[in-house]
Amino acid sequence: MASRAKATIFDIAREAGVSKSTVSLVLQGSGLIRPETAVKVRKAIEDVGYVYNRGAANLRKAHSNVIGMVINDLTNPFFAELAVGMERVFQSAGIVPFIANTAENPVRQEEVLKSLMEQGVAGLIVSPARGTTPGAFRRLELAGVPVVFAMRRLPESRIPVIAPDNHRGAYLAAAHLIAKGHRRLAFFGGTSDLVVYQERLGGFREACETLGISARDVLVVEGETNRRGGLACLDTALTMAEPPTAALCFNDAVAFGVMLALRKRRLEPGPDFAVVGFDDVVEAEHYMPALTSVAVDTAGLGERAAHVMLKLIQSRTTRAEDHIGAVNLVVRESCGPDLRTRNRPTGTGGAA
Amino acid sequence: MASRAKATIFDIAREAGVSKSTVSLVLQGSGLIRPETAVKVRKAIEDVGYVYNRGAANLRKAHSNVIGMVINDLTNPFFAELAVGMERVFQSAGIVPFIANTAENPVRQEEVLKSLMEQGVAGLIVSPARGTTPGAFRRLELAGVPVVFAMRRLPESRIPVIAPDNHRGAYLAAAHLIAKGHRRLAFFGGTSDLVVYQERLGGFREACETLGISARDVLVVEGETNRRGGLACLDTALTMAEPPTAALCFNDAVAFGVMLALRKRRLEPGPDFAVVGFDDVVEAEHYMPALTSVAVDTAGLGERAAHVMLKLIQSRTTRAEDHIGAVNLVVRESCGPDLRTRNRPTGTGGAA
DNA sequence: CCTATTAAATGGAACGTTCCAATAAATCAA
DNA sequence: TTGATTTATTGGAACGTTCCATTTAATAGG
Repeated sequence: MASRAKATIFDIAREAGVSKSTVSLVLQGSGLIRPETAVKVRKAIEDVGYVYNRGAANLRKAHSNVIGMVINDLTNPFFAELAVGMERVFQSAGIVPFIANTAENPVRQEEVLKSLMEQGVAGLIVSPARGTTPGAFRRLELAGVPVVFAMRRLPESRIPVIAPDNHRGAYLAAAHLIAKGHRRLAFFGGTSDLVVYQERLGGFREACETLGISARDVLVVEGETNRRGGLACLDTALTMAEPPTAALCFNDAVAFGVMLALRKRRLEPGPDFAVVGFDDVVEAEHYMPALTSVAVDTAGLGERAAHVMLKLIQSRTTRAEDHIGAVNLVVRESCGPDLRTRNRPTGTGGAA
Repeated sequence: MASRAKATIFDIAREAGVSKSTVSLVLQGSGLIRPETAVKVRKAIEDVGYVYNRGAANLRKAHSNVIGMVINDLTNPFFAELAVGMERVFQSAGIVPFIANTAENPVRQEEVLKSLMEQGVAGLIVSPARGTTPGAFRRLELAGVPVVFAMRRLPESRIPVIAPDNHRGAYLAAAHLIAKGHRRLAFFGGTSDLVVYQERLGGFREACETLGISARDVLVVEGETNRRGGLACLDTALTMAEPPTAALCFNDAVAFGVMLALRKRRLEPGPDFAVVGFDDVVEAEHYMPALTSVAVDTAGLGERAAHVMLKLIQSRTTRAEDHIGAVNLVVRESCGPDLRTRNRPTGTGGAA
């Protein structure tokens, strides 16, 4: 029912016996209108079944209250956690963030970005897809739309970044592995076109050098940043003449894939091959065996990113500082016991 | 650089030496303009760094190309899979769907819906939050916005629904458990205010009755529809005098929680207590033990929902048919061997 | 009671697009 | 050449808001 054509402030005005301007003022909660008038108008708004047309409003106001979140892999629970953190702070600011998925596809990302710009977003929080070209965010900058990178960054961009301390996280993880007695280490998953990859691999390498692992005992296998990538990495690693005995994975998804591949070969993750992940998604704790991983406080980073965005919007400035979040290694079971104290055989083996 | 104020079609017109109307026509890909003119205009568009203002356009056109997807729990990987299916079909229709999370909170859902309406969405695909009041979608209907429910529905609403055959899925699962020799069964998780819950529980109950399980041997424990809920359900179940030996869980997340709780008590999911899930998320296959679950072709349902939405938008009709997706039980390891023949290991084929 | 001040309400122009009706230019039929 | 037809292009009004400059009403000061 309710009139075919949608109601406008004029309809409200007529219904309430005031002018359209008065209605507009009420809509904006202006203190200039007499309380009784406001009540009358608000009643009319209900009666005619009015829905505010933000598009029309933005035409004059020039800045919307829509914030977009562009994510490279919705399937990775990590990003859901990030989103949850962001939503928490946006909600209390009365903003509903819209999420769009690029599925790690730069072309799709281009479309998504374009669509969001046309929609007139006030700001964008982005985890760029792999292979994003440097110019992809030029338009955004030109249009003066505030952008914040979360988790990932682009090589030589001036856009502020919210990310964990990747270098340190990887260092800690590698040091842990080495302390456990491992001497041939691998780094699994990710591709060198990601800055994050460089950082994590860098930390890994530094730990190896500092702690006396020679370069030819470290193996680096690139791959997809998901479970499938992990499977592939382990397979190629085990074809080596002297395969590694432990691996730091680019992220938890890769780690899960590695553990899966081990199981397929009837190897026990931990005792037979140590694996540590990165991100510490909630699943990590619940896997069998529980995954040792670098915790990055995902939701916290989401909140931080949202705050930076809010500030960027309010102060109308383009520049904000990067924020590097603290990390810590959560040791669980996926690295098994120390290699040196390894007298006791483990279930699968057969002996005894 | 590029002029502080954003470029409009007038700027393009001036640059290209044509009228604004011509520019508009080019923008819409009209065949009425001379090719050379089109080229000239397109160049100007590039030169001035133009970004289309969809809000302004919608003011006249009255129908946008934005489709919203409102989801009750972004954290559940199930919904990510659903979203992926939808995106596949929307992408080929040149539409970018926006996802918003309600976190199972009706109040938040209200805000999200309001925001999307104000944005002028062309349609909404919704998995309603638990405890949604019947009137929550009234406004949408009044405004004539096409809505499709995915996975969940509301009690007495006329809105089309895309969902799996919950009754049958639950029946199959319960029958499987009974065939394995279980005599005291439980249904874990979910709450009776969800229609889906009624359907699944209904199928479960029907199987029990039909296959000779007496009503006092079936235990129903309500709970959250996530991992935490599963933990809680198992705990209360095991305090019973004669606890069940198997459970059908409302969904996979609950099932994972149950398996976790079993592990905590040093019980082995499968041999010690059989558990089957619902939805068959990708993780189900990779858990230890791999989870037996009711597969619902999630991505397929997402595609279907998207198609229905597209049709609804194009035909401007309000009414569309429901779609009930086929289900099938994927048997893995989480139900252990048959209770009766419990000595023999489970080699698949056996006789050559 | 008149004027100055404050409080409330209002009309009109603008925002950036689309679409219709109208014009201008090119082509054709006779 | 003229008029009819087709092909390209164009100006103006409209869409639903906001905001500024005014007007009108109410209140206070003398």
